[in-house]
Amino acid sequence: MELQKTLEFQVKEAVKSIFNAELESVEFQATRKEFPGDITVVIFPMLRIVKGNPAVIGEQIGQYLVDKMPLVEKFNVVKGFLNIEISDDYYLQFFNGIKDLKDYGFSHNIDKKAIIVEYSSPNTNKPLHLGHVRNVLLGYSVAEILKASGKKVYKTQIINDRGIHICKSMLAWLRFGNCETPRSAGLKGDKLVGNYYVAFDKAYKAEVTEMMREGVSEEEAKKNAPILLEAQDMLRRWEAGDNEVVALWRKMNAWVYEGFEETYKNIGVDFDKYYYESDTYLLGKEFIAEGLKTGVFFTKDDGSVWCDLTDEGLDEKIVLRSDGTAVYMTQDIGTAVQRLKDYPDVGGMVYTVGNEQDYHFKVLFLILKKLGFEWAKNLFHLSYGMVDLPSGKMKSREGTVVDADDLIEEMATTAEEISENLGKLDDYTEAEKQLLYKTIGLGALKYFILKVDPKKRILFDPKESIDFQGNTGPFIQYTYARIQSILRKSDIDLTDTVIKGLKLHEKEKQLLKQLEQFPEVVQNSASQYSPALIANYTYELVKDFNSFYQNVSILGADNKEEKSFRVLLCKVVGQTIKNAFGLLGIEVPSRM
RNA sequence: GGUCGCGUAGCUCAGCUGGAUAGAGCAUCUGCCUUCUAAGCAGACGGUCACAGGUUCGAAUCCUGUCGCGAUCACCA
Repeated sequence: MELQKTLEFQVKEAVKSIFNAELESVEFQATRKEFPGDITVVIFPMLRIVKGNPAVIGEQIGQYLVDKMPLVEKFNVVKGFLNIEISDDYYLQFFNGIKDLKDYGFSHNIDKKAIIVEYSSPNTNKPLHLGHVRNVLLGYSVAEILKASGKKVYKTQIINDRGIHICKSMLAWLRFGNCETPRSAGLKGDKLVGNYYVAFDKAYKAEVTEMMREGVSEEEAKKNAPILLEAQDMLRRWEAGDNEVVALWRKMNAWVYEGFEETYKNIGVDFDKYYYESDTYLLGKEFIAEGLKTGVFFTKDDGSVWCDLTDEGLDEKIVLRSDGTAVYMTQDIGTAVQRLKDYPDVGGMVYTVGNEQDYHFKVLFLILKKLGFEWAKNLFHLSYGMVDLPSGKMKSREGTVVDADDLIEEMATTAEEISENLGKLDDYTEAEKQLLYKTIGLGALKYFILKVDPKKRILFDPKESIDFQGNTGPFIQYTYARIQSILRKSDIDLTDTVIKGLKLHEKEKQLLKQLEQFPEVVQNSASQYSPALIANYTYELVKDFNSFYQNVSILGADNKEEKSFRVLLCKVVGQTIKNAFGLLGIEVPSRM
C-alpha cells in the first residue's frame, strides 16, 4: 500500500515533467505472472490527458521511475501495461518492519464513535439451526473485522421471547408434557421446548383435519382450531400479566436460554448485551407521537398511524395499529433509540438479518432518518442469503432443519475419522485429541460458510459432507500447524534479527507481496462487511506458503542468514494466518 | 403484477470502483513421501461469464431489455 502511494506520486511527477500534464490518479494492478514485474501501471487511462502511443508513454515513465526511485529496479512495457520490478531491499525492509508485530494488519487508530453489531436474534420456541449458524458466524466475524479496522464494537442481539410462537410451545407442554424438564428428559432446554412446538403443530393439524372432515372449510378450520384459540388466549393472558402464564413463560424461556448459551459457547461466539423483545416491544410509541407532531407520520380515520414513503418509491407503512398497539416497526424504532441511550458513544449500527427482511430495514432506516436522528445515516443491514436444503427451505415445524449442535458434532466426528486415519497424533491424550477434532470440525464449518459472499444464498446438502481438503478451513489450519512444527524444530534465535542483503527466492517474494496486502484486505472487508474477503485472502496466502514450503528448503537453507529469514518468514505467515482466522472466529492448532 | 437480489467450468465458489490469454477448490487423469507434517506440492482436462442490445480504445464487470431462480409487497415478527 505504501509502495503504491509512493509510486503513484512518482508516476504523476513523471507525467508532469515529461508531458507537462497533471494526472488525477494512477491505476495499478498486480503484474500477471507470465510477465516479469511486481506491480503494473495501466497506461490506457492516461491517454485522455497525454496523447500518444501507450507503449512509448510507458517506456518514458518507466525510465523516469528507474532513474528516480532506487526501489524500482527494472521495467518492461507490454502493450499499454508498464510492469515494474521492485528491488528485494524494499521487500526486506517491509518485512523487518512487520516481523515482530503480534497484530500485523490491525489498525491502531480507534474511532471515537462506536458501532453496535446485532446478530443471532432468535425466537425462543425452537433450537438454533444452520440458518442461525450463518447469521451468528457472519455477525461475530463482522464485529471482529470492524474492531480490527479500528472501530469500537458492541455485540448484541434482540431475543424474540414473546408472541404466539412461544405460547404454542407452552400450551403443548402443559397439555402433553407431564411436567417434563430438561433435567428429567436429559435434553437441552431449547431442544425440549422445540419438541413441544412441533407437538403443538401436530395437534393443531390433527384438529384442522378433524374439523374439515366434519364439514368445516379449510380456512375456517385453520382459524378456529380450539388449540390455536387457546394459544391466542394464552398470549392475551400473557400481555395482561397473568401470573400463572408469566411464570410458565419465564420457566420455559429460561430453559431455552440455557440451551442457546451452550450452543453459542460451542460455536465460540459471545455478546456484550442482550435485549429482550418483552422489554422493548412497547418502546417506540413516544417517538410515534413525536413524529406525528413533526408531520413524519399521519393518522388514518380508524386511528392507525402510518408513514408515507411514496416519495421514496415505497408504500405507506403502518407504525401503530388502530387499537394503539405496537407493531414490529414500532418496536424496532424504540429498540434503536434505546441502544443509543445505553451506549451514548455509538455512531452507527449493523443489523445481521436475512435478506427476507430487506424491505423492513429499508423502511426502518428511512423512518429513523425522517425522525431526525443523526446516527440514522450510519445504519447498515447486513443482509445475507438463506441457507437452503436441496429440498428447499428449512422448516422447524416439519423437522426439516439442520440442527446447529448436531452439525457441529458431526463435523468433529469427521475430523476425528480423518485424523485417526492419518495417525499423526499418537502421543496426544484423548482429551487433547477431542479438543483438536472440535477445532478442526468447527474450522471446516465456519470457513465453509464464511468464504461465500454474504448476500449469496447457500445450498447445503447434508448428504455431501463439507470438505476438509482444498479451499477449506482445515487446509489453512494444517498449514498453520506445519509452520508451528518448523518453528519448534528451528534453533534460530528470532529476537533482534534484522534481515538484509538477501537475494529473494521467487516464492519468498510472492509471500512478501501477499503479506503486504493484509492491512488493506482488513480495511476492505470492514467497509464491505464481508468476512469472505478475509477468507479468500487467507487461502491465497496459504497457497503461496505451501508452494514455498514444498519448493524451498527452510531449515536446510544454504547459510545462516537465509535460514533465519525463512524461519522468520514462517513465523510471520503463521501469525498472519492466526490473525486472519481470528477475524473469522476460527482457531488454529499447533499440530494436526 | 410492483420492488429488490442472484445467474461465471459437471459441482462449490473467486474475480465485479471497466483493463493483458476469465481464476481456485472438488470431481477425473499424470507425476512427487530414505529431506522441514502428502489435510500437501507440480501438472493435465474442463468456459458462448444466462441471453440480446448499448456505452467505451477496451465489458464477466457499467446501462437497457428478455429469460430463469429466490425474496418481498400484512393492523405477523
